[in-house]
Formats: sequence, structure tokens, C-alpha cells
Amino acid sequence: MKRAKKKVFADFMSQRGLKSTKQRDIILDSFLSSDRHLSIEELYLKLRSKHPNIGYATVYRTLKLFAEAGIAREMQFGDGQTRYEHVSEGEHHDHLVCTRCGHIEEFENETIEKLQDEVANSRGFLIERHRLEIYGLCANCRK
Amino acid sequence: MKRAKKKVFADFMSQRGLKSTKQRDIILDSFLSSDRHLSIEELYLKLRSKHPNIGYATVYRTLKLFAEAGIAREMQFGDGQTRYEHVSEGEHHDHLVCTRCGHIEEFENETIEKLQDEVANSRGFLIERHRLEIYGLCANCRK
DNA sequence: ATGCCAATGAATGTCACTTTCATGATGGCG
DNA sequence: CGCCATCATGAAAGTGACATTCATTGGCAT
Repeated sequence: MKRAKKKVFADFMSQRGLKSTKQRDIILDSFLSSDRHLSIEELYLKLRSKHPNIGYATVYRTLKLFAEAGIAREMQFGDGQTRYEHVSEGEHHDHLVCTRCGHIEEFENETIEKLQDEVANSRGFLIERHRLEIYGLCANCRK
Repeated sequence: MKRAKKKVFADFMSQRGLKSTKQRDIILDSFLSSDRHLSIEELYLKLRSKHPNIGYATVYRTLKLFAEAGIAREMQFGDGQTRYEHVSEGEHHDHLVCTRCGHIEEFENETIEKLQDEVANSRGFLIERHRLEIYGLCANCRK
């Protein structure tokens, strides 16, 4: 799966006439082996220890590229930071966000999706995408 | 309903030992007679023509007060601005957001709410609040 | 190896808040 | 009514998270 995404990204890059660089390789590796909902800052700090020569701007621009290439998606969970989520083709899910520890869980619910379609149809709305987030305390923080 | 909210706000203010001022009265009036999803900037500009003496900071602080008093709620729809929505007691709704014209519609769906509770329960999650937004083209913009 | 064009990173700019601070109002009290 | 402790206001400065600029570096096709 990591391999598949590297392929997707490489294809995207060559298709756009963009170059392969050490930094991009490192950032992609690090992204793919990270938490599924990482902010620019978090990824930048994670890299900094091993690769102090990679700048914030490069991480920022590279994550944007991932999003354009379709292997990442920008998300906002209300903590003031944009987070980049791993995208697997054809997959969609929603989120449970812990307001205490920041933990993010994913879930899927086909019925909810269908009901959303119905709502949109009844209003003449053409759905492009949606977001559903449930905020509260995770099982761990409830103790 | 406007009257009721003014009462709620007045009570909140006196309970907190805060003062009634011309500016706050004007901002409250303007807020209550506005679109249901207004940003600080929008409300500020709306006021500016008639009351050039009211500063941005005052609008900003007053909207925060409305939120604390429970007559408004802060919302993010991904356009980079915080919007303040009118809150009616005990009412909850979700949103359809037009990505072309910015139009925001509200909807309620009891079944979706229940399914969310089920999802949260199955994960041991204690729900505080949730947000569901459907982005796409409104009936008008589809033409 | 060479040259063109993209990539990098330090620095700077932008935007939407958010806070500060000197000045101006409010309202309880005598 | 007048005093004055507080709160409120608004211009300006500060913040934080991006987003862009620009001089320099570095891929890679030839």
C-alpha cells in the first residue's frame, strides 16, 4: 500500500513534469509511516531531528502536492491546524475526535451516507463531498 | 423571538456584571436582523455605513459575548472565516453549503442523529457535539 | 558535462483574528 | 446630581498558521 501510493505520486509528478528530489522522497516516506492525521507542523518537527536541512516551506509545499496527487486530503478539526489524512482510493470515512486528548478515530456508516444523499436530493443539491465529525471524549479519556 | 434573545442577552450581561452600551445594542440588533450565518467582517461592514464609529474589535468581542450568552454559535465552513449562527434553544441542525455561491441551508434529520449515537456508543465515545456539512452545488447554481 | 527549468529554504508577506493600552462610558452610591 | 471604581471602546500592535518571494541549488534531458 505504501508502495502503491509511492507509485501514484511518482506518476503524478512525471505527468506534471515535476522533479524527484531527496526532500520529497524523505517527506513521502515519513508521511506514509505516520499517524493518519498529521499537521504540517507535526510532520516538520518529526523530520527536523533526522533532517534538519528540510525547511518548513518544503514540507508545506510537498503536502499540498500529496493532496493534488490524491494520496492525501486536507482536513480541519477545529484545533487551528490543517491536518493531512491518508487517502485510499474509493474509500470514505468520517471521524470521532476526542476533545481532550486530540485522538482521532475513523468510522464508516453506509446508512448515514444514504440519508445524506436523500437530504441533498430533496433540496436540489448536488453533493461534491461532505464532512461528519463527532466531538466528545474517547473511551480512554472517559475514565 | 428577537425580543426573547435580547432578554437572554440582557440577563447574561447583568449576571456577569457587564454593562449595556450603545454599541452592543446596535450590534445585537444588526445581528438579529441578519443572515443566519454571518462572519465578523460581514457584520462589521454592514454596520460601518450607519455607524462608522464602531470598531472591528468591538464587533469581534461582542459576537464572542453572544456565543457565551448562548444566542450565537461559532462555526467554520472552510472559507477561512468564522461565522456566527443564530442559536434557538434546544434546536440542532446541520448544513448544506454551496461551494459556488456560499449559500448555506439548514436541515435536520433525526435518523442521522440516532445513527451517530450508535456509532459513538459502539466505540465507547461520549458525544459532546457534532457537525455534519454537505458541500456541493445548490439548486440555483446547478442551472 | 551542460544548460534550462524546477526545487529549496530563509525571509518576508498575508490574513483573520486577538490582545494591549490610553481614553471614554456606565451605573451604583452617597 | 456628582463621584469614581469598573467596564467598554477603538486604534494600533501582536499572534499564529499558513503562503509567497527570491537568490541559490540541484535534477535530468541532451
